[in-house]
Amino acid sequence: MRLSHGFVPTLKETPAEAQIASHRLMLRAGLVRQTSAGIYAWLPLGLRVLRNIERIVREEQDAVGAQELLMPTIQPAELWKESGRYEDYGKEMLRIRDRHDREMLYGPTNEEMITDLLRQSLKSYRELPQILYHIQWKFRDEVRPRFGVMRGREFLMKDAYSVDLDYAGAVVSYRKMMLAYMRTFQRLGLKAIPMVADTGPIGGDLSHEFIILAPTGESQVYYDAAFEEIDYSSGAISHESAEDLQRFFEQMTTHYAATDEKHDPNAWAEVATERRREGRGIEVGHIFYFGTKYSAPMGFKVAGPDGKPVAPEMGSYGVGVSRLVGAVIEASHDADGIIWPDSVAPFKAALLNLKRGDAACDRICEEIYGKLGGDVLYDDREDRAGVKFADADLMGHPWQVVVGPRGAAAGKVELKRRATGQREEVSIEDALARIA
RNA sequence: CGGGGCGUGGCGCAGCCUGGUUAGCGCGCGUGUUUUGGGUACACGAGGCCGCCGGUUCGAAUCCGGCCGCCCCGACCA
Repeated sequence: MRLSHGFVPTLKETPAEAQIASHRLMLRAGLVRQTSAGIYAWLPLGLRVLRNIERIVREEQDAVGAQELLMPTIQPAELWKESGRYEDYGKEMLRIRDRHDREMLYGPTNEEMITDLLRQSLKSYRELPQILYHIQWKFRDEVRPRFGVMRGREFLMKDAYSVDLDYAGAVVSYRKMMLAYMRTFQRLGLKAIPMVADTGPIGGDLSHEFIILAPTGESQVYYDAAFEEIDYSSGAISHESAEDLQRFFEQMTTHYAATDEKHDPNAWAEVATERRREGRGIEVGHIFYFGTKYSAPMGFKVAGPDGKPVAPEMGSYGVGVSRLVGAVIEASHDADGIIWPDSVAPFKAALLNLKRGDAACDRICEEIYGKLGGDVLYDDREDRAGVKFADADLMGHPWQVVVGPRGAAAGKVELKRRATGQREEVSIEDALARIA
């Protein structure tokens, strides 16, 4: 993208409404614009980041055998009346009537809908297990949206639903999702820790919140440093091996980890002092097993091995995709702007032409731009060098290729790594090789 | 949902208390000169029915009433 004709409205000053770093930076770097309280338009740069995160989430879901589908945002109220949640959900649910005065709603989640879809077609235990997911916009009419995209009313969420014949199967599905989540967050450059969450009336121990560490997180968290040594990368654990999954799950759940509301000082005291870690955390995912909470009331049954109908055991698994954009920034920024991890950056590099009109600068920039094309944001604006440096730092591309008349004459460019601030003078070929 | 605050060019703000004729400042934007590796300097210029509706008054950004929007603290949430 050529910045001179790109729609990337950066701001020098911070809009008054933005309180936290990620919100400020998303507005300043031209990623999003608010259109109503808690509702945002994703501008080109922000959308690229959102798509990158979505892609990683999708790849890791697929990797453990989940299947993608896409359910609508608008749902009929009847389904929610069947589960009893139409009344329970309260004002957070955005209720709508169509022209025929039919009661509809903008989905805040999809348990009812997926259950309806599944009950229509799944008739035998032999078709189980199933894990289905979709990445779709949700709406929850929060009383008080805040923190920009981190706590909006409209948000993009990946929600998956597992269906198993029995509890043992549900446990396996649950562990697969936990594995997919850890890999997802790792690829996003985040340190995520699963922390035990409330199971409410369901009971048991199959509910975890995934908390990522960021100085501006909303809750205080405590965990054992042993988490940092667990290897759950692809290859280390097979999602098809129940034994691997069990070993992984035990590793993830035996060490101490809790948010402040579930913090147990006695258990904490048993963690070796040098392994105790504390910090602030942001919830970016939640997985839980809910048994037959929806299958039973909604009449979702399959024939069991003995031919008798059984309500399947289910679970649901959410990742706040749009929230993650903010969360990544919270976890990775400095006074000058965003520092994108390579995996989610809108562009791999910014190409700064410090002197437009200088034959050598123009030629080198065009050559690099021609080779990197869509992966680079070419700052070809007629601005001063300082403006370009500041905007590049603000937008946070992992690399900056600085082409100035000084080096250009000798065929050299300067390569700067945003995360470390390190710069070095290299040849065009080296710069291209390093970035690609 | 309780408590507080704010709506004035694209952004950040002043003016309002103590109504008065061309509504101001910084940034940004346009043109020209200048500068040329970390938001350059100067000049000229464009851009606002002062959130909306109603009221008081000779006169309302300013006073009064209602409405809408947005933000902050708390309770609640992926």
